[in-house]
Amino acid sequence: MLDVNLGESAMGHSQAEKAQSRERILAEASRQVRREGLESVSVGALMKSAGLTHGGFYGHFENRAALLTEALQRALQDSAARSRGARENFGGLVDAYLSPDHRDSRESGCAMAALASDVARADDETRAVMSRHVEAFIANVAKTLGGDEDRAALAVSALVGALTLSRVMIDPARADALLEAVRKELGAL
Amino acid sequence: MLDVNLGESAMGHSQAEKAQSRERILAEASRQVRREGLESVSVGALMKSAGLTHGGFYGHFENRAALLTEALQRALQDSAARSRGARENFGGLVDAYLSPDHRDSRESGCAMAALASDVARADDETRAVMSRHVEAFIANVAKTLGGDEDRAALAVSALVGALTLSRVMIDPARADALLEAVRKELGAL
DNA sequence: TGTACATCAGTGAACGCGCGTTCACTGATGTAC
DNA sequence: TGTACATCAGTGAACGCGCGTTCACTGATGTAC
Repeated sequence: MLDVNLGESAMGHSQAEKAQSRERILAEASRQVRREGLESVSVGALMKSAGLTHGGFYGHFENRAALLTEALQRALQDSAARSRGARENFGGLVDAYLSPDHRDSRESGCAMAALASDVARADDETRAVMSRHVEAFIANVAKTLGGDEDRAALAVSALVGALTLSRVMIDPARADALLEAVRKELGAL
Repeated sequence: MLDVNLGESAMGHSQAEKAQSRERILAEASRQVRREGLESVSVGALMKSAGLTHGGFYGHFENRAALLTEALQRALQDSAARSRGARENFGGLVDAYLSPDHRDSRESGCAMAALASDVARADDETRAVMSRHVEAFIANVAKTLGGDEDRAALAVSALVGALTLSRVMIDPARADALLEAVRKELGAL
């Protein structure tokens, strides 16, 4: 729930404010899909948390499905930006990706780990969006591994798998141990 | 949609038939959660595909949430049984798990890969159910790797991650290539 | 610069729909005698 | 073994609810003169 203060007037009417509204809706949706899944987003609740009412939604997006595609795209871009700093350094990427901190911040973390199972059963357009990011992630990791694409495929699979499984595990010590084990093994590659 | 032929009488009334009905509901739910996700199951559609009407559901399960917990449990058991044959042989497990055939049969395949993202954001009871299976899977793989638990954690993470990402990828050739790369890398461990 | 007006961002009531759940009922099962 | 009856598996109408979407409306914005 954002508490947006627009001052005297309760409603924004300018074109600049419309762009800001769209941005708020999309940013909130990008976080929500990672926190609770693609299907968890309801138009009414989303607009409310963007400080608007449900009816205005259709001035920004054609329908709910179109919003979800854009939100997934945004979520993937956000999380790709987060790991961009670690591009040169495989060990650093592994340590950051498999940190307890990343595991515990789903809504701002890697959208591939948060949504891979969901997208695996989604429509072709949605799968295509994430496909591009999977390939880009593998290609980037390959660069830090002397161009070894196969090794990069293993590393990315293990990163995504370990983060997701660590989020499943209910015993915090075992969840941490899984991350640490995979960090150690990947670091030794 | 099952087309169950009960012969002359359209409805089963015996205790044995009730047990069979419950079994059909659960088996169908176990497949459906893997095919379309935990949240995809609706009581009405599930009962219809079990050859019954929606009202009878509550004679078998307390409510929808209880059914989902049992369905997840069943799905995990089913898929664990499938990989039981490969327990002694790490290479064989890797080849079977990362086969295009396994990727293309979500509804009868590994429930961890099909539902990890979903369960990561589910309630504690649901996470606890899958947690046990994650730990058991790692322990079983460790046995085939001379007791190396860390290496087993890497292998299981990579298996689950690679299968899920392969299901995301929309280009069949690249999806196959991902599986093959990870098969090769894990086989060399 | 000031005024008159068209535009359009956002509101909120209303819609049809599918959902989970309840319940009075039907009729076969299975048991007591 | 046969009969009378309690049990209970399954049916289907009904419920309240939240959903996505539509639309007539409000009032600030921004532009033509």
